[in-house]
This record gives sequence, C-alpha cells and structure tokens, in this order.
Amino acid sequence: MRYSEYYVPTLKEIPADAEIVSHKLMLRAGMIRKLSAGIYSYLPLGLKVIRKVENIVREEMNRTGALEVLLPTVQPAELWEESGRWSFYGKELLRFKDRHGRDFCMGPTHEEVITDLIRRDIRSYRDMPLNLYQIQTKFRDEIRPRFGLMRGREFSMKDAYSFDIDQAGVDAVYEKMYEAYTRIFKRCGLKFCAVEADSGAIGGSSSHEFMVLASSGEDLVASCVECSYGANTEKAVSYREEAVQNSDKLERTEISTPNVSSVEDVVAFLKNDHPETTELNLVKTLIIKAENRLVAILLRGDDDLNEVKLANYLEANEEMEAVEIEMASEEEIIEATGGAQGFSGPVGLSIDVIADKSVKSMINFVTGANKKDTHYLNVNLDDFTVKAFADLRTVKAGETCPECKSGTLEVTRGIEVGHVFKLGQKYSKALNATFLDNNGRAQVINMGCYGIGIGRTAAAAIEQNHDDGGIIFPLPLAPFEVHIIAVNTNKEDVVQTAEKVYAELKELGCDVLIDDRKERPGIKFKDADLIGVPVRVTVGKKKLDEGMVEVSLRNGSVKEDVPPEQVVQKVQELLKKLADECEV
RNA sequence: CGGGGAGUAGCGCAGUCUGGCAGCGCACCUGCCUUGGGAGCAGGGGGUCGGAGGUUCAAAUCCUCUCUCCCCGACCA
Repeated sequence: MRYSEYYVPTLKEIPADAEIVSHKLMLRAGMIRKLSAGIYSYLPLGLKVIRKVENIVREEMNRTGALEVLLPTVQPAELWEESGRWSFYGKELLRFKDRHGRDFCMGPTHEEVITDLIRRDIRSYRDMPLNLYQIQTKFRDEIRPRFGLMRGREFSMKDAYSFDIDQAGVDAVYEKMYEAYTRIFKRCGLKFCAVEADSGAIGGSSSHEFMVLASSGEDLVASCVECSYGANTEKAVSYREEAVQNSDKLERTEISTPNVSSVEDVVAFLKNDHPETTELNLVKTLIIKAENRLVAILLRGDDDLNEVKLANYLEANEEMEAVEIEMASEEEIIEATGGAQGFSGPVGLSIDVIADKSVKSMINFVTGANKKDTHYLNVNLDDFTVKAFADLRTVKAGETCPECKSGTLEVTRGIEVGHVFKLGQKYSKALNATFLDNNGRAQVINMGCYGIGIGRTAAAAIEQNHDDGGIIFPLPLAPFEVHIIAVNTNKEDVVQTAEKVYAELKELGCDVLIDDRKERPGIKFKDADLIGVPVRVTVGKKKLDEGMVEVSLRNGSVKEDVPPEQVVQKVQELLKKLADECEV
C-alpha cells in the first residue's frame, strides 16, 4: 500500500475528550473516529487491526470445532419476554418500535436468539454437542460509555453458545473454550490472566473472566502471590480466621457521641475512655434500598460492602430479581430506624438485618443506637435478630488467600477481554429448548456461553504495547508488517531503492506500507512511530551513499544497516523472529 | 440517575465577567525554499459562535428553554 494513496488521517494534537492511552492513540493514528457517545467509525487502519483480531478468534474457534453463524442485530421483544429479560435487562437494552408498533431491541447479547434457533432444530441427543459462534455488532446503552473502544455502546463481540446433553458435556466445552481463549490472547501478544468472576446479567453458575492487566482497567482483580487463585473483586473471597471469644459478654451501655458517626471518628472519639475499641470490634450498619425494600446490612468496621455479592444474595435467597442496590436516603433511614442518619445500629430494628459472616464471631462490639449522637458499647448478637449471615464484604489487598491459606492477595486493575460462562438451563428452560434422550424422555438442553470483546482486545493490546511516540503493534495485530520510509523523495536513487524493496516484499506476499509522500522526513518518522508497524525499512540519502539501508524494529530492539540487496532477507528474518515470539 | 464542566474554522484553544469589526496556533490552498525527527518566508481560503426564543440601537457575550459532549459519583452509617 502506498501511503500517498491511503487514508490515514493522523493527528498531531491530542483530542480533548480522550482519557486513556489506547483511545488517544487510536484517534491520533487515524484508526477510529467518534460519531456519537460510545459509537465509533473504523477507518482503514483501525479496521485492519480489528480484522486481525477477528481472524485469530475465528481460527481458534474453528479449531475447537465451533461453527460460525450470523444472527440478527434487531431482535423482537417477544423472545425477551419469553426469557424474562425484557423487564429484567433495564435501560441498557435499547428498545424501539417498528412501523406497526411492535417492540424490538438492538441485541446486547444473543442467548434468546440462538436458543430460539436451535430449539426448532435440535430434537435428539444425537444432535449434540453443538457449539455455534458469531462475530457481530452488539449494542448496550451503557450508563457512561468511555475510553473509546474500551467501553463503547456499539461494539463488536465474538459470542459462542454451546449446547449439551448433560453437565459433563458443558464442562468439556467450557474447558475447551478456556484453552482456546488462552491461545487467542497469547496470539494477540497480550499479558493476561484468567480469574473467577461473577456472572452478572447473563446468569449461570461457573464463570471466568480473561483479564488483561493494565492500569487503565475498570475491573479490580484479586490474585494470590503464591498460588494460582485469582478472582474479580466482585466475587473474590479471602481467608479470615474466626476471632477467638476469650472474653465474657458485657452489658450493653449507651454512650453519647456528639457529631461522631463515621467509623474512623467513632474509634478516635472512644480512644481515651475505651481504648479496646478499634475498627475490628465496631459493627457498621448500612441501610440499603434494594428494589424499594429497605434492609440493614452489618459489616465489621474495616470492611466494605460488596454490592454485587449483596445483589446476588438477595436474588438467590429473597426471591428478588435484578436487584439494584442503592444507599437509602436520609428520610428512608429515619423511617426505617427511627433514628438519625449516621447512628444506625441493629438493636431494635424492625427491618430485615443481614450480616456479613465476619460479624458472627464478634463480641462486645460498638454500634449506632438509632438515636442522634448516640452509640452502644458492648453489643452482642443476642441483642438483636440477624435474618442471615452471608459473604457480603469486598476483599482487600494484603488479606490471606482462600485457596492456599498462606499467600497474600494483591489487587490489580484489569481489562476484561473475554468471559466464559456455564449457563446451565437458564435460557433453555425459559424458552423450552428440549431434546429426547436415549430413553426417549424429554430433557432440557444444557448451555454455555463464551464472549470476547474484539475492539476491546485491540485497545487492550495498545494499552500494553506503546511508548511516547505511539503504538508498538505486536505482529499478529499489526495493520501492516513492514513500513518503508523513503526519506528523500527528491533523490532518484532513494526512491528507486525504496520502490524496489517495496515491490520485492509485496511479491513475497508481505503486507507492506511505503511512505512515498513528498513530505519532510520528520513528518514521516513521527507518523511511522504513531502507527506502530513492527518492522521499518528506512531508505535515506545519507546512508544510501554509503551503500546502506536501515532496517529496524518499532520496539527498539533492532536497528541495523544492511546493503540494499540484503534488505528483503533481513526483513524476512525479523518477521520470522517476531512471529516466533507470538507463537503458542 | 445525581453532581460538575464544556460547546467559537478540520484539530487545540482565547474572546463571554464589563454587549460594540470573530481571533490565535496547528492543519488546508498557491508560490519560493527545504528533505534523517511534525522546518522557514510570502500570499490566501474557511466560522448560521451547538439550536430556538427573548432583552437591546447593537448579542459569541445578558436572560429563558433545549440539544450534544466530557468528567466525577452512586460504601455518610
């Protein structure tokens, strides 16, 4: 490809609304342009990268025996009503009506459509296992789209759905997908890890996320420094020894704590008269509003509520659906506790009290007294009723690993690029997708689903591979393999040499970009650095007069002068070296 | 959804408080010059000042409404 004939509108200045590196660089390198919040156009260079990711995904999916399909982006409401998600999914689902007034939505995911498809065709246990996938545009009306392709509203995703006769079948595909994902992300040149995850709105039991570690990540991952345990903090647990109850229960007493309500302040306030009070024997009481119902949550003073765990608990045990958790308002707190905001406690409450497991072993602790400027000392579990104990806290860095019980957990930021779920029968049951087993009895199909964010993977690769000058593409995702710079377009021999190398490399099937523009050298070098093509051939007057051409790698590891006739061979050598590094 | 900020040339911004010729840098076009790290000189083109309404002799500037975009938050207990 000739640069002079290509469409790569690079930007010298940093676009004002880009926050993270990948977003800035994709805009600056002329890969993408924003059309509307969270909605982007792909320019030739960006599209080439996207296609590279897609093809790696496609190859690895095909290798597992999965079959490619293409499902509609526009989906009828009836299907979503049948699965129960029309009301469940909330505002992220973009809904609209057709000319007849019928309800439709832009597909944010395709469980309903695929299940509807196969329920018509799968009759017998002989028709399975089956694993279908597609690479399709999704639309999710995110609350806050941001970071370019990282969290867009319209985005490309590979989603696969597997169908099996039993749990063992699901487990086998799950394993296969897990391996395929590992190969895919390795081939994309990414440093990543797979961690246990919450299954969120998709539902299902077992679930793993593939996380690319990057400071710009929106997820937090807890991982053990010693063993292989890793989990999203929405899900992560830690090992905590039960406190030893070596003291007798004391009598509860009221104490005046004027204007002292936060955990920190209470501990500081009591420091002199009651030095035994620390965050560890203080119980904080959160009044939570979950779908118009008020609940009191008890946590140890140093713990933080994990809203995902709470929502999951309520959905599982209180027959609530799609629980949205919010903090109760001041009025609601007064209504629920009869006391002031900031002084809530479990004693005497009429609403349900749900406590974190850590509270179970606590003794003689401090709580609010549901009365302005007042706390209780020496509260014990028999002073109030706890409806249930559950894991509701968020793990923190430095805590003990729940698996090996010896390593500590560290918490790092990650970008979720892939997610695998065991769905079980959630959708097949709702949509009545059944088959006849070898006894002729009707059984519900078992499902799994497996997603990869295509654009997000490309963006994550840039987050991990760049420098001040621009992108440093790993070879498998690079828009071109070789970038030839003809430094002095006014020198006949420079142009001829560059053109000769270009023609020869093209002849060999190499994807090569030649910068043949009549621009000053600085502009060409800056653009080349920005675009980040892995191998560069620089043909300039100065070195050509000495009979040399410069061959280098964008990652800075190689920079050599070779005679013109050896350039092609040298380039091939470097390409092979780069390819080997990404081999799995 | 709540809070904050911003919409002025393709991009980045000033001008708004205190109403009075719509500006700067980069980019773009022409010419000269220049070719190993986003040069230089000279000339030039380009803006319904997000939109609607209002106040005024006069509005980018003041008032009202509206649209869009960005950031922060959704653990006070």
